[in-house]
Amino acid sequence: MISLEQLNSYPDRYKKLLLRKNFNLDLDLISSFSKDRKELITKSDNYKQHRNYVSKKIGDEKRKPFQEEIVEMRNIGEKIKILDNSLNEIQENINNYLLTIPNIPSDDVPYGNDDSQNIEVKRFGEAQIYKHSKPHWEIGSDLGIIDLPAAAGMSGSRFYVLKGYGAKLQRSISSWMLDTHVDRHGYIEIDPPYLVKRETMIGSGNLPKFEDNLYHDHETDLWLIPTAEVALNSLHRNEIISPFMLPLKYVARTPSFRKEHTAAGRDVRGIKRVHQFEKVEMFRFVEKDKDKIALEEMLEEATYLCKELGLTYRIIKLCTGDLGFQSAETYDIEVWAPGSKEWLEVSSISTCKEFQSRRNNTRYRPDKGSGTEFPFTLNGSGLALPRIIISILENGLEEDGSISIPSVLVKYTGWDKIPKK
RNA sequence: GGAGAGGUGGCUGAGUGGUUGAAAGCGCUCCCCUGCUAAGGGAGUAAGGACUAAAAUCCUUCGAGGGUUCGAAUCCCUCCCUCUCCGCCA
Repeated sequence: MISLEQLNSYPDRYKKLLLRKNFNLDLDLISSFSKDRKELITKSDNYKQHRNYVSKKIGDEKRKPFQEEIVEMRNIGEKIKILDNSLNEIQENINNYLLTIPNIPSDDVPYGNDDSQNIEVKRFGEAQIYKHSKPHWEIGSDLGIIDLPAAAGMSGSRFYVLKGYGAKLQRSISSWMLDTHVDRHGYIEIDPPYLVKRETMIGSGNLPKFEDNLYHDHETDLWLIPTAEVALNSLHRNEIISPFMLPLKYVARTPSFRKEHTAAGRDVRGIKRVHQFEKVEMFRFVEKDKDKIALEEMLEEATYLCKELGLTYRIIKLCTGDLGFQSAETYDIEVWAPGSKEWLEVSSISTCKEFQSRRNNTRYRPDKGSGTEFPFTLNGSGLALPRIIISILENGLEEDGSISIPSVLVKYTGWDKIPKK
């Protein structure tokens, strides 16, 4: 969320910056809201001051109120109630509008309208296709490790069942990733709830704008997380983090639940785009303006995993028009899948600056005795499991039909090959 | 799901209608004193908001939301959460 104060101080600047993200800021709306809000506050506060004064006087003088005081105070009470009701309404309107405004892009994000203007900043390895390459849905079915028909039977399309070597592979990969983030990168492992409250979804920026993509239980108003980012972001909701505690680095492995309505008909085969998938997510709270280095570090941490797995990958810097709602700057990491013959996004690493902490009312105290600031938050997948599985299967496919498993995983799987059936 | 207890400032913990935004203790900050051993004294120490150049000042907030009252942390209602016991259950 962008602060109303900032918006009022630099309206034209925000208008311009938000246009880059294809958002047309309604400045008239904001200024009229702000004006009404201030007027109501001033009026209401004046009445309250008077009421407090009279009440206190009665108390100080240890007497019963005079009849005319009672009449006057009742009258004022009514006025205050009316003013406060209007104020609440305005406040809610302002807030509702502010919640729909996307984060503004960082200065060094390339300008562009859509994903065609994203920039590939780095490529590692070569995108090759072999004669024996096959898409993962064929491999998975041949080896009996991915059972799509069974998943469709019990849950419908866009679900997957992993069996035997497949299930163990997924479990091994997430364990390895978690261990790496904890041991090599210094993250604290978190195992959060997968169902969260509405406020939590608002805090991360998933609500109110992206309700369409979320699973929701109406009875309890609980929402299934579309990523662990949502939960990790709320770890310090309504809290003032003590001095010298930052940076805080969290990592969690959770399922991610997404309706994928907007992708209807796309990527329906296999396990590339599904309603429920495993993901390891990194999340950091850092001091104000200290997100730059953190972002680069997280990019390194995620690509390290790709490298260790022996995968070909490329790093994409998103242009302004393709940035996510809450993001100020984003790198995507895509791995090559020779059987599907495409690049698969396995990670998206973003700084949200103070956008989320403001929504969540998460603050920190930079120093003992100093005022509060909003920390900057960053999130990044590290990494999304199904697409990593796809890439491992399609890259590891041998001519004889077996799969070679990256050596870093053997400690977890207990085997270095998925044998041909 | 049933019965009971409770939710107060960074923490502990007072406070059942009127100088209580909140005693006291701890912690923390600054100052003073003292050179001898985790000593003493003093001052300060909530977050938001309105106004302001800044300050002063004012408003709000004692789990959340309503209500009663001239006036509520204190009374009433609803909800949420925590703890104990019972029931049920992985």
